[in-house]
Amino acid sequence: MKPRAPAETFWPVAISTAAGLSGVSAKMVRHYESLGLVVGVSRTDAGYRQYSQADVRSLQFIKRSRNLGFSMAEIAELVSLWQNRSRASASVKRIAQKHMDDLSQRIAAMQAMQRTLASLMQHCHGDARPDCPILDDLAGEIARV
Amino acid sequence: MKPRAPAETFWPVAISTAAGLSGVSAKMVRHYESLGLVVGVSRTDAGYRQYSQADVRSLQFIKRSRNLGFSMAEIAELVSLWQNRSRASASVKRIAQKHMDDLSQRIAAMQAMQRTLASLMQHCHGDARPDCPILDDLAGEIARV
DNA sequence: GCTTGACCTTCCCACAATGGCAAGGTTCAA
DNA sequence: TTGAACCTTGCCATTGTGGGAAGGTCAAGC
Repeated sequence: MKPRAPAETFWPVAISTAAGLSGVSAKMVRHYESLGLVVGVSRTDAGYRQYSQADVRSLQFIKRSRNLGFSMAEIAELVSLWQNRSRASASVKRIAQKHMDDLSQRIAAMQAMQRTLASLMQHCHGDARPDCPILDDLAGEIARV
Repeated sequence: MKPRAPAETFWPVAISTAAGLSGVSAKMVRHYESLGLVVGVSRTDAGYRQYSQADVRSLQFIKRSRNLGFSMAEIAELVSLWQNRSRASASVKRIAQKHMDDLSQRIAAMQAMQRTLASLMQHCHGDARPDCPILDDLAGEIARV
């Protein structure tokens, strides 16, 4: 987030400015457009993309959603709901809840890995000697201590 | 893990049997070989891979390592240490510790997402009405409650 | 012996999200 | 006019896994 917005910004802006204002790389800005997450971006006669304030807000929306870990598919849904004034907030909440559950599951899986790793590491001397309970366990040698 | 080992297994075995015994798909067995994680697998005259018990144990080692979340690069190191009788257990422990730290970091990031999501969801009615604090927040409207 | 089905081989493509690079066009200021 | 800085599209790489095609092999049944 280096390129802070100047005191006054003249609209529309080029892709690098839109990228700077949204915290999304120019590369990703184009990618999101190719995914249909940002539509209707206008072009100059030379084919340069021109971003309106609304476009930049869309990019910021995507950026914040990414920061919360939503997948591109989920963000596509969220953007769609965002732009649909007759949405039901339940639809949004359902997506958020599913993502929460997903995070819980992934966190639990990683914590289980950590527990196993911790108990293995506990018994490993971690010195110059070759014998290592971690390797023994990975090798399936059920040499329980 | 459907294909349990029959009471007696005749060695060497074909790839699908090695896959079944290790819990790795045949596809991945070939992939691991291409990565150099499993070396020296013999072939029949017709070019079919033949897996010895030691080969299958290597695959099981990789599988268990994957289950603990190690990356392929880390597994390559672990396999190398496993097969090096003059290794120092400290080398193994260092890799495990690095992975633990990595997991901690990823878990913390996901938990932070969960916290934010939870606070947003708390204020969302989740009914048929369109107003939704989740979308408001993603849109950058700092409508704090 | 021949067919059939199950297996094996290699090779290419796809995913998600991101970065990098290359070849070429545009803009603007010196 | 030239050069820097920007823009364009397009391709490749990543990580780990799966899918599928095109073709070879093998064993069992007839």
